[in-house]
Amino acid sequence: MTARPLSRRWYAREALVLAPELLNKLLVARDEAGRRRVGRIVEVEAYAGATDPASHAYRGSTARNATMFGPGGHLYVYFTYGMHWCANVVCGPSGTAQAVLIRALEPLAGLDEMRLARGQSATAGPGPAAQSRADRDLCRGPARLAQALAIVGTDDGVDLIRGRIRVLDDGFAPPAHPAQGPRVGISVAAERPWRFWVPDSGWVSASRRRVMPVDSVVATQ
DNA sequence: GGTGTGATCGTA
DNA sequence: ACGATCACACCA
Repeated sequence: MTARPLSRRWYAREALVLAPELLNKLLVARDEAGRRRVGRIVEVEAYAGATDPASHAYRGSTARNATMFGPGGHLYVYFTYGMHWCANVVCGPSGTAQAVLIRALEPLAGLDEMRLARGQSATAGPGPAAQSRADRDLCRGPARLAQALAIVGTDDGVDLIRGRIRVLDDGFAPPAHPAQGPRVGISVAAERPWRFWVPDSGWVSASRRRVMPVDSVVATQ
């Protein structure tokens, strides 16, 4: 089956609906050499916009988050901790500033380019046995996958249907029962179980594969 | 496997 | 002042 982009309408749905639907879709970036770096989305987080204190859009539109307030199907890229870029899929009706943070990919193509972009591990020992970064560490984490796909600030606002970076559907269905748990690294609304991942995926950090107790999930939904 | 800490700078 | 984080050191 050939991989095809998704429609603008597909992206116009609520972040909480779209987030699990993005699981198992492909994230594809074309690099300067015309090579494609491809990963399958295995972990995401939903950010609901004005009603979500953890969202960058919670306090309204600014120069930084302007892309979130535009139409769905575009990439919102932000800079954090003074050194990292992270990538989100903007979704929902235009103006609602909803987004889904891409947290991890299973790398499928362009792994050599990804490794080069990520750099050698500082712990790789010297000599012929010096190992380059493990496949597992290429795209596990939002800043790592952005670096692997060379996603930076100039990619903010890119159209995911036609742009340098695209989300494609290759017919691989989302998991029927996605795993669900709390979002990572936030200090407010931390109880909302709005992180979704492919159950048992080895491409998601083991410590993040713990599911939230069912009653607490139900209670906050 | 887990925890703790420093890096580093744009944003509000 | 504080991040939608990461790499590394150290402990188990």
